[in-house]
Amino acid sequence: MASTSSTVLPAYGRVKAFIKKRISAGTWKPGDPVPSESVLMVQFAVSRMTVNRALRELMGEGLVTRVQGSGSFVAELHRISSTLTIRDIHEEVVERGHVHTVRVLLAVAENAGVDLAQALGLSIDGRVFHTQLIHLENGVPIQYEDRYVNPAAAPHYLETDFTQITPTHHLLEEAPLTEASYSIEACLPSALEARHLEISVGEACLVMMRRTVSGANIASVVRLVYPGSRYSFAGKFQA
Amino acid sequence: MASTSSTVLPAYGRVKAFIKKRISAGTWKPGDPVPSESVLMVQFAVSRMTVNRALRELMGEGLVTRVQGSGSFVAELHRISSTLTIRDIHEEVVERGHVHTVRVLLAVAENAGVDLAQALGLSIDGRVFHTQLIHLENGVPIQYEDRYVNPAAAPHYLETDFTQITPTHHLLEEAPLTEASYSIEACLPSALEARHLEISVGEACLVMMRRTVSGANIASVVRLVYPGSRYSFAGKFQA
DNA sequence: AAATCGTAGTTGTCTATACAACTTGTGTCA
DNA sequence: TGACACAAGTTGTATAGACAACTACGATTT
Repeated sequence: MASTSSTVLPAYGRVKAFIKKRISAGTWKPGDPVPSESVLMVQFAVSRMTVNRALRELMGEGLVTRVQGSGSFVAELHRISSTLTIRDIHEEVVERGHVHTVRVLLAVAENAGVDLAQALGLSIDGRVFHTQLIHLENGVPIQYEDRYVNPAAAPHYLETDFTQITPTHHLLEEAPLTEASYSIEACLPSALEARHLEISVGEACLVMMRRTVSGANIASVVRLVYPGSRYSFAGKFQA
Repeated sequence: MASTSSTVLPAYGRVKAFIKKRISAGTWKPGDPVPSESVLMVQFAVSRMTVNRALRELMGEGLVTRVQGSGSFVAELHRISSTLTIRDIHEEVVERGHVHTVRVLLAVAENAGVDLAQALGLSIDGRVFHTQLIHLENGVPIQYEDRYVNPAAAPHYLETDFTQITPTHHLLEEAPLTEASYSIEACLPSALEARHLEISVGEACLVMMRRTVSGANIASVVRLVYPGSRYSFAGKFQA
């Protein structure tokens, strides 16, 4: 990451760059040993702490494996890890220079069914907030958001004006995030979803299911439906 | 990450845990200042380097923002970042305890069209390797793989027995990865893809497009089609 | 041959100190 | 009032040294 700077690299950066170069050039293959801290220390005429930082950061980046007592090795790179960032859709749209608007279809408190109560960790059949929104980019629907919120995690959820503040944004402020899990799949929209998204029922959609945890509470369970023709997740990986 | 250990945490880990706890409990909100290194140093009776490491790692985890000359602050967490790991499908299937098999539909060298030559950074209309495979899990098709490979990056690509070694695996060994970009979208399969995947043309599919770079070469461009009913990408985020 | 021990080498952590680079606010001077 | 200089506080980097924890390997003993 620091390899593009025009200014001189700090010492630990030079050590990192040296190692990265050899790994990405294939000079050192996965499983090969990386020179020990003491060797690099002499080679670069720096202190051991500096070399240690370089190697520790490379381990954090997944390029190197370190084994106490044994040594450092080029990591087996049979996986491509990339950071998938899930952002507030409002920001995302605005950043593209477009206009983000919202249609509120539903915003109520209702009795959770048994299944839902369980999914949110509520007492049997407790109350739950339920919202359904359509997010539009320049007037075109790009996301159908069907969300259940645990009142214990965000008691003022329903007071929000969702045309001004997205549920995601409100929740991140109200209920600090401690954990989230998601899955992305493809499927066809329901008739209702298709109508609201202004697409045909035969058009493939990306569906993201997400469950967020805040402290001891399961804060929210949400289903996001994106028309396949109007949205994709993209990302990048750099060694 | 180290917060689950049963053994005592190292000093920098204790400092991290202290700060993480206050962030995830909402005691410190986004934008709030985090105590300075010198304050934490006194509070925990550790050296500044130790506190520095704690804060530096928290910054790496995206929980804290640091500004030289100013201070450390709780990061604005309006995005949920999670590492999406793209793995070799062979490993993935085997790890589920299932059997992975491959049908080779095509494995040839051909003349690249102008568009493709440009996409791979080849001289106009050079040669290119082209493979089409079906990956099956316990006999059920789960991925259609249509791949173009730059001969300059992996000259021995076609000599591989793709029923034994996946293209991904071969390429990771042959052409060390320096960069990759991908996009995930939903769409309907072509008639050909549907037939090979043994699904109807009306079934939504996840499609991943991926472009990998190795050193100076664009190594490979691949289109992966997954039946929506048989595959999803899942991930997790932890503060 | 098998089990044990010891030692050299490696990484993990921590300290106390130092200087550099940057930010922010305050006070001075024009 | 505005521009500038300065000082205090903060983070960024780097050092030399120390001890702990662990691994791998050879030598010794059983």
